[in-house]
Amino acid sequence: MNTLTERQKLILALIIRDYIETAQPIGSRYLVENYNLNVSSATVRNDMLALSETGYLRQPHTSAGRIPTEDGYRFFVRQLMGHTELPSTTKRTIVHQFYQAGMDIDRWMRLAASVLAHQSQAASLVTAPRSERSVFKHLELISTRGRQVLMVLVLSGGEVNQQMLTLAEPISQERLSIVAQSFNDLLLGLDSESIAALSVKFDALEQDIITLILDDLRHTSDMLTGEIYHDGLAHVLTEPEFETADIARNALRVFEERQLLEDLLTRTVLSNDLSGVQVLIGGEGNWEELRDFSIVLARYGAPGLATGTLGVLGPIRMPYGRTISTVRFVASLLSDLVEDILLE
Amino acid sequence: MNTLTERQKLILALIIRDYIETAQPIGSRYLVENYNLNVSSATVRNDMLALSETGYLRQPHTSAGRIPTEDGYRFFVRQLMGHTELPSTTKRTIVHQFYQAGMDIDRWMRLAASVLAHQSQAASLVTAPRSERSVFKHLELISTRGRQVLMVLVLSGGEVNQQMLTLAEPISQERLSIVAQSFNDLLLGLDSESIAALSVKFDALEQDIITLILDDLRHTSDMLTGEIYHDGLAHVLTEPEFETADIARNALRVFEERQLLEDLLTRTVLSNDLSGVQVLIGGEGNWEELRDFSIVLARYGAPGLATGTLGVLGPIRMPYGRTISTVRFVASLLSDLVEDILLE
DNA sequence: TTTAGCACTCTCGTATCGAGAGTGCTAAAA
DNA sequence: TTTTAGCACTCTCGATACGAGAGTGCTAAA
Repeated sequence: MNTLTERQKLILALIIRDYIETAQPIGSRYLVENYNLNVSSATVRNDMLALSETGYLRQPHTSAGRIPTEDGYRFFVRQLMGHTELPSTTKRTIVHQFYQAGMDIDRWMRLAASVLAHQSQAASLVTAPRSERSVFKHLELISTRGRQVLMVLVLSGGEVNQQMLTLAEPISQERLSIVAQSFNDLLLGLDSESIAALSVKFDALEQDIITLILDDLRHTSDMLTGEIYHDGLAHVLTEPEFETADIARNALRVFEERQLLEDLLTRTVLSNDLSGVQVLIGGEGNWEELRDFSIVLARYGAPGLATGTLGVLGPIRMPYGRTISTVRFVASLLSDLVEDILLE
Repeated sequence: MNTLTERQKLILALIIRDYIETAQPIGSRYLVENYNLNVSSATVRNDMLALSETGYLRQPHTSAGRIPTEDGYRFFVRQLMGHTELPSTTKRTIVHQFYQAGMDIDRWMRLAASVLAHQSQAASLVTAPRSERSVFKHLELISTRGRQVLMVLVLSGGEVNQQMLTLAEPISQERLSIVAQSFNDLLLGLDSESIAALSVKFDALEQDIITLILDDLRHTSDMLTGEIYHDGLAHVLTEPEFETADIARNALRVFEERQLLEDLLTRTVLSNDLSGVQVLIGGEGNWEELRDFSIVLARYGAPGLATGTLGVLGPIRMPYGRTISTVRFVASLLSDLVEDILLE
């Protein structure tokens, strides 16, 4: 009953594609004149009516053309769109840029954000790769000044955390090094649970350090830490749907609400590990703040070792084909780079 | 000849203050009705004419009220405004927030950005403190995987840089530690020049490491590295002068052009070390990109040891009094915190 | 099932108009 | 010399009206 004829699917696809480009409601006459549908506008109108009844199209007002609903976009992305690839010249350009950036992760992240923003003409988000399951690798204690000690903790995957620590009384660098060395021997390769389960007697200092280590190990595994790179915020303002200052402001707020971003980047992406690109249209009921936006997300990295997330945020009327293929390509490129750096 | 009477200064100040609040051109009648100037509107009109001739006021069109010119704002900020302080309850609240944030520099930075943005209702910028003159403190070499080695370099002031290093052939952690230790003995307390001047023979590995260390030392002293924290971008869109999408887009672009920000944060602030707050109105001829914005900047930290920069970007029609006092206060607060952490 | 034809609806750009606000100037008053 | 009252003039802004244009839904015929 609710199933669409082939022609209806075609019309839906055409309307969505055109609407994405023009941001104008699409009318029946326009369609028959621009594509050889071999039917009259009246027939198209009938199909459009049907598509409105299934909830894929709507009219901004009586006697305007049709525009897609959120459901329409979802149906389009999942069933109609098909697979698109970035042009291979574009791919080569991107690869070249990363090649030129050397081995600097910070620059990779910025470049990824820039490429995503530029290719999709929307705002982009990238987080650096971090270990999936953090394991102790190396500890350094370095006295900086007075009773302040800098604790540098290296986790598996080359992640480095640093923290300041104030001692009850000054301790020489020499003694600190000995303490660090004993921890290095004791804890190498252990994760937070194993460390917590250790039944060794510690003195006060050692106990403090252990607590910090545990904190770090746990934090890094379930929280997003470090900079969230972004680029292309300005693109957001060029879209006509963001002319209303209110909506545009919401978009910016999303980018500065760390909590929300963390939720988004961790929660969504965990559901669907490395298999592909996720598309979130209009918040999908779960994120009120994203009601007016669509997000295309992917995870990248070396599964089990270190992964990061990247994505693009734009209007619901987003060029999904291009955006998805860009996100997919950059994610796979970064995955290769990260694997290279990890596996030598 | 070009000097203003007291009444003209008063009128200029009143117009600027009111215009900052209302964003509406101010007329002569409005002024006499709202402030007891004890003169008629015609007199005020004469003074306004004089102020227009000196270039401090202008009319958006014939027969509208007056609005300040950029020069008007500059004169106001430098000569008319006087010193303002944040209310002491506000100060206490801010201090309390920092107190609750613990000793975490990352959180300080975010909090500073948030406080600045919130208090001034504009967009804020903060960079973490970094050493003025970098001195070698400690080196660690940690083998991660295969021929990849993580090099952790600690500089004076507790700054930590990390870098990946690919060896020609695998080397055991044990031997790496020995190499690191010898560097630690040799280089402690030296800056880049002293290290470059060393006349010790190094093998290939050691030479590579020295080069990286020098790079790091030099980079950290003349470049801005690391995250630039920001907050309150959304505020930018609430100002009526940013209704034009074009101008608002420029504002966002400023925040994503790292190069520009670095220029701004380093160049401007070096001219005037820690003495006070700098106000840049409408780009002051030097920054085309900032034509439509004003920036209030200050440097904070422990002079000679480690300093950072913070500031606020908003429309030229900015509440300078409040913004300047906020920037000044947060800068001095952060300075105290940084000194505490450095000097124990 | 498709099509032609037609009446109907709604938006959008343009033109017009009057109210309101503010100025600049002149001539008188202080 | 400075201040003031008065007045003509200019410009913006909101409201209103109106017609062109686009697109629809429906009916009846192919």
